[in-house]
Amino acid sequence: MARAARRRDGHIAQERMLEEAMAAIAEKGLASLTMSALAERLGTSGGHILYYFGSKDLLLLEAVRWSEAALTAERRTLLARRLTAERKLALFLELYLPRGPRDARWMLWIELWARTPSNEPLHQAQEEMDQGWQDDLEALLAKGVERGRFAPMDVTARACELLALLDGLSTRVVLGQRGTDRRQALAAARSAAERLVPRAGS
Amino acid sequence: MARAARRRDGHIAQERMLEEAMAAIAEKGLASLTMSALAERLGTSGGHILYYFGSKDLLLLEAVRWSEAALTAERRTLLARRLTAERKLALFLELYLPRGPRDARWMLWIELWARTPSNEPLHQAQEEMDQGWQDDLEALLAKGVERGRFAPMDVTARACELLALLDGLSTRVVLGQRGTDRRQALAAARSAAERLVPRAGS
Amino acid sequence: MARAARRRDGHIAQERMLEEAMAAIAEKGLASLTMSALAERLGTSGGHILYYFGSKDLLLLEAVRWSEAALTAERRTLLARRLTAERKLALFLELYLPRGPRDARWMLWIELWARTPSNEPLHQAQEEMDQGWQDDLEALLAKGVERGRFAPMDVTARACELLALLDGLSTRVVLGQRGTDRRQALAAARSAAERLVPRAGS
Amino acid sequence: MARAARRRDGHIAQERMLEEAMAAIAEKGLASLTMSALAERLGTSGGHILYYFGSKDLLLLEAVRWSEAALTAERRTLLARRLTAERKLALFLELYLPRGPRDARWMLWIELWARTPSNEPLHQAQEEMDQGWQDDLEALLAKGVERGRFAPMDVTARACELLALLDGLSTRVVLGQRGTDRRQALAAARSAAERLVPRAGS
DNA sequence: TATGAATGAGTTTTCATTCAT
DNA sequence: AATGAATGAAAACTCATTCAT
Repeated sequence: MARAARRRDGHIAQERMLEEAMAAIAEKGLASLTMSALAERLGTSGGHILYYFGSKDLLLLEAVRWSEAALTAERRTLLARRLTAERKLALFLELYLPRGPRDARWMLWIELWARTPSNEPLHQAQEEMDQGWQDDLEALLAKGVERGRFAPMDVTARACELLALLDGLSTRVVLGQRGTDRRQALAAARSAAERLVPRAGS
Repeated sequence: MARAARRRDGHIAQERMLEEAMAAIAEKGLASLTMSALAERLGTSGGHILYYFGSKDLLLLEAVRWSEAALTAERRTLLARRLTAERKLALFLELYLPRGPRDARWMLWIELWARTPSNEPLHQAQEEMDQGWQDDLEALLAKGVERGRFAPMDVTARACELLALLDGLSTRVVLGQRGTDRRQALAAARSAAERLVPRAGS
Repeated sequence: MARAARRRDGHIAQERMLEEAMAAIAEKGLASLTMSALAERLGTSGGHILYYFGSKDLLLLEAVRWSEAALTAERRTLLARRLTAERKLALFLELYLPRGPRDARWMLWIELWARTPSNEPLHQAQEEMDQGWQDDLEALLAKGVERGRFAPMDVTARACELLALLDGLSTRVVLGQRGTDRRQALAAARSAAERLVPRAGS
Repeated sequence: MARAARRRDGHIAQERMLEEAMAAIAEKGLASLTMSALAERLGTSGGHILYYFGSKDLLLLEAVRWSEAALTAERRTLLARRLTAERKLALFLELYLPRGPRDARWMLWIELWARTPSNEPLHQAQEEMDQGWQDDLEALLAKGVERGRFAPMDVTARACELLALLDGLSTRVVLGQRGTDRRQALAAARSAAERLVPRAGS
């Protein structure tokens, strides 16, 4: 029991670390996320974080996975809901786009893009997560076609285009470019989605 | 005269530095671009580079501007050519997308995205350059509409969508994601462009 | 009773720890002997080892003593045997020299030499053990003289010289220098011993 | 000129570093020779030492070579002198043995023995230096035989035995064992040398 | 202009040790 | 008796930047 409790504490601690790491990255960027700065935020020691994660790289990798895990669950829930394909697609867009400027998940992603070419495990993780979004979007579109909501299409190509568009819009929102905020990005995404994925019979 | 010559040499040297910096970033990433490594590539001393650029941040900023300048010129030339709007748009897409994986210009951009939030001058520069592409694409589209090649549209919105899409595709190509290469990205860009920017009368 | 049993277990455990510590040092050197690495080898926790030994230094000290204890016993046995002095001396040489390259006992000694100047307890222990060898060798030689096997000599000086020679040869064997192996070292030791400790009447 | 001067300064600095490193090792042992401690002794920064030597390991290696270089020169000089072989051998012993307890060169050697098994460049260096002493001692003995000063012998074997003996005695002197000081060690070395390397006709 | 020696703050990482359970 | 989470003080090493020449 005591053991389990401690273990659980450990897990809680681990999650708190990831959470705080994400917050710190969102606030100041990955470059200035030092182990000791993070330790201070957590009221613990740098050694302790390494004790859990082994290295900074591994901590990063865990943070990415953890940050994506919650969203993956939401995405799965969304796909399972009884909604029209159009509605699902709209919700998908909302789910994908950042909540606002400096959205922690997206800040992390952007930092990661820069590290991906020289960090194979990271690259791997990224591919997997990307594939998850791609697969689910394809499934969503395919079902829409099947149900006669969308006109027949090359779902793989359309999904790829849509996701690329969403990535581009997300970057803008997160980096606060040209005042593109979430609302505008969402509008752009919807408008583009309607053109890229036309409804059946339109 | 000797002084002027040296000045000119200086300029040449400065450009060589930027060129070499870009190449180094493309090869190994910004993280491993150290002043002394760059100095060695150039056969000079770290102190000398700083002598010209003042700081690493400023060197970076110059590299970005320099990398973009050539392309801006090409873009202007393209816009001035006597071509149909459709053709121009197609060439615009080709110009925007990376030449291939690890394209130096794009590697730099991606590294920069991560630094933009904490580096105001960089942010500024980025906005300006983005605006350049946006303005020119809007002009291209507007002319196409005016000439009756494209159906009437909200050019600002369409340009924004197209550029976001291109950014997303570029990221994929540069980072070698899911085996998206330039050819595939170009195809995707064209296909999406046709949907986002329909021809007149279609 | 249960307590006593556990005590005994404790002792057994303690010995296993020392044994494993020696093995680890022989394999990878003292520098890479970390408490947790040792703990893992033993299937226990780092805290537990410290619980027994108090500190790493003390563990080391115990390891040295333990490693020497067995040999001391063998040495005593050897001295007590009914053999000619020449034979005893030959066996003494065999006992002293390392079994082969990376001989655990000798690896430990060599590592310790480097720590001896800054670690008084260690220094003390070393002196005692050295004295043990010196005393017994002196006794062996004295008896040989007494029995008329060896020519009269300054036993202290000869013992000192012999032990110094053996130390030097041992170092070579353990560190694998110039391909000096146990067999060669033994031959050298014997040849030198015959010169340093001439037989009576020769 | 300025350049040469600076270079020369650099060299001086480098040598001062090695000298100070040796002194520090002699005083407190290699274990407590930290880069920053050494930097403080030198009134410079840790970064600067690394700037010269690249890494702590390399600094160590340089220190060893530097420490041995002076002695090698002395040894060569000795061999070239017009002296009887007996006299040369006596001087050889004096040269080899440590000047006193905590003799810097020997402290370094002893520390190195412990690091040699896991540090190939160090091992290499050690073998070379050992070979130097062995070769020269063999030459010395061979010449003594040739000149009829020493009785015929297996010079390689005798040299090896003598050097092993000297190593063992040196360890004792440096570590201050059983109060063996340089004088006593020298006496022991001489006495053993006479037995191991008998004069011709004796 | 150009150099490169010198700096030193800052980084990750390691590890013996403590202590609540 | 035993655990292992937590600590935190080092450690080696990096690198942009400065500055005398």
